[in-house]
Amino acid sequence: MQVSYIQVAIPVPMRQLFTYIVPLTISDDEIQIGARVIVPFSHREVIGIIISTSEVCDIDDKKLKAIIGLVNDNFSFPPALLKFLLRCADYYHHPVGDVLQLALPVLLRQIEQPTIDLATTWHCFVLEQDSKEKLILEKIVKRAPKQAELYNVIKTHPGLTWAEIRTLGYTKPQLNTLEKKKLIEEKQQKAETFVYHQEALAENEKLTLTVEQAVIVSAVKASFDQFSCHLVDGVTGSGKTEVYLQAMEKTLAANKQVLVLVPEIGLTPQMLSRFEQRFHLPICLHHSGLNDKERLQTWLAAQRGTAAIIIGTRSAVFTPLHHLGLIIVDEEHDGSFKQQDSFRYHARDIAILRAGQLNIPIVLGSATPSLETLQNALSGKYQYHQLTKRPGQSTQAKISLINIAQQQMEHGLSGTLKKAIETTLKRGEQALIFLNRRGYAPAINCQECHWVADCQRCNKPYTLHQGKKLLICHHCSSQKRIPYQCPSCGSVRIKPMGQGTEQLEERIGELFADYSTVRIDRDSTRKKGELAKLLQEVSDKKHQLLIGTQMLAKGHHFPDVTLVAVLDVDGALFSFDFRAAEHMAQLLVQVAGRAGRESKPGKVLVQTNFPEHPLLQDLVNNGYPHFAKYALTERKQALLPPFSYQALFRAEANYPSYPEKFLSALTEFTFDGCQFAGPVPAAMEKKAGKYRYHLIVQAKSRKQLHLAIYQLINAIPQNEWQKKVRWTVDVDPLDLSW
DNA sequence: CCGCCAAATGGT
DNA sequence: CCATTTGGCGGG
Repeated sequence: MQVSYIQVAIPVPMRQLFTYIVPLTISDDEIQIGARVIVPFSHREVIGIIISTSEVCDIDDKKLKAIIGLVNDNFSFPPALLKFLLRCADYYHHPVGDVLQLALPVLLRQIEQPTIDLATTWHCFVLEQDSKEKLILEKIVKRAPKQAELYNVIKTHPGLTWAEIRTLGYTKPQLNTLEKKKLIEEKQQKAETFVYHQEALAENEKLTLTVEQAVIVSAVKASFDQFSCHLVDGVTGSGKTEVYLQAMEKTLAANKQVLVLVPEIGLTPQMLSRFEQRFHLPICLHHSGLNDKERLQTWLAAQRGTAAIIIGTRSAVFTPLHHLGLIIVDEEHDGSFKQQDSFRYHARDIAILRAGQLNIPIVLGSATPSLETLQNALSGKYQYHQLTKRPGQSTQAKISLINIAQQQMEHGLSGTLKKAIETTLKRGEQALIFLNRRGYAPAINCQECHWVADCQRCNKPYTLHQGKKLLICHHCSSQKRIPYQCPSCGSVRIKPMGQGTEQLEERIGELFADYSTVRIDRDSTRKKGELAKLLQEVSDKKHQLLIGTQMLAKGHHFPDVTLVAVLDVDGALFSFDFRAAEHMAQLLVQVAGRAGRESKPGKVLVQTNFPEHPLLQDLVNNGYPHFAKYALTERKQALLPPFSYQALFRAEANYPSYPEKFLSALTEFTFDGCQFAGPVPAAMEKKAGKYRYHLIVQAKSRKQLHLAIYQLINAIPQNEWQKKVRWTVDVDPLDLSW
């Protein structure tokens, strides 16, 4: 029988599919589930995805339109990926069309189809004799060491694309020069499935595993054709990457692909270079640093099976993979895995879901596992592997507290800390000072009448940026000139209140005038390449004092920094966000891992008014694993996640009463095993001119939570305030404060 | 999300 | 009074 109707997901934020008529000119077998189709949709043509087909339809035929055409390029969603994406849309209660749209490369979302040319890759010329190659190489090695280095990279790993070479830190001129010297050539990538071969594994690069490491590797290999989730819990330097690399061997040898997720783009180069040294197989990248064409090429290489390994950030979890055999999520605790707008998925969580659907193993790695993951590991849901020993001699920097309650403070520094910095500098070592507040001062006020310059759109103080001579709202980015006079009483005594990194840099510069200070935050590294430049200067020891925000906590290692100072952690101890302490602990441990080296162990000094706080004490005396278990008992008592499940309904409007009433109406319902908290104004009640309210639904089980969300969303069309507000649901919300 | 239409605003 | 902005609504 002829298929006459198809249900299509349209790229709009709507929770429904649309039915179209298939014209008789198109036969049954041309209609593929997951394929792209061009359809008319309210005054325009869009690309939709075929979700299902049917022979009957209860919608009035006059309302229906016919499809315009199918996109016949074989780049549709493979069935397994489509199934995964539909599950994700369902889990997060997010509109399907929006989810599918997000998983499709930009170039495939457009009506005008891109010319699909394969990526070009770089290879070495095969020279007749080794001697000739040596001769040329010797010449360039002295004058252009970078070129020689690049040549060797291409030689050991033929088939790199420009995107990968760029990520590894080489430039276009370096590549072009090698080509001009006829040492390398550009070739068209082959659209063939990769095949494992004898030279694929660089045996000589392999490190000897400790017993602990070997146990993990064999556990992952043992479950290589069935679902299993492994947590690798090990401090910095305990050799997690080596575990990943060896656990991958069996998968790759079976010609199956490996997907590696990292929290942010900055961590891809080091991952890529490690993987590229070990495996002489095609590796593709997927992150926000690629352009549309490069992303499409990665997508295709993954889908066709050309790529053996995909390394990418959050959204890489959606790449189609021809024959996926293993997923690795590095730094699984990192909040960057959770998308914080529109489709609020958590890449780690859905990676586990994907592994489950495909019946393959997944490995989560972290030195500071999230409490959710840790609980699953402790309860035996995941296989829990701890790496307690470090292969080398290195020791972790020790964290100590400085009680600042009774101390005289000088520009935010206690006397104890000041002395510690002096000693460090005198030894010729570097010190790193963390202050998580950009700008010169977090507010300005009038000394006479105490008026504070507030952003009218957010009702929060403006941050003073002295360098730019501007007041900037850190919540909505609005800017304002610095007033000369108080608009309230006319006084000219307007002064900054509190301290940000910009001011700290100034003060530290005065306090330690004999040493060079550098500030690294979003403001000082706005320009492209500026971060890399400043980091290079630090490693060249041009600066002895580093001042920075959270930005410095991830990825970068500073071997000559032996002192890390954290100026203010107290906010996290009494935060309204129940995860604040967990995040603080993860940050401190992460920071401790950044400093020092084998011969020069580092230390971390933390300033606090509450040195007796049990969580801080536990972290400092007993380390993260103990802290985490203690924090888990607290969560259990309070019935907070992971011992309950949450969803957050957010609503915003131009007036506070609308979102409040809208959410209140939702609380009229009751659901088994669920309770509501709220509605309450968001921690930032007014942001960018909108009033925002929150309603938390908390349930004893996942199943009950999803049933409640489902029914609440179904009831929204009848909600009388529905049209007045913009609302969203966030399943498993991470940040309840905004 | 996008574009339509109708109602509201507002300046002359 | 008409031109322009604003807000609600439908889309197969």
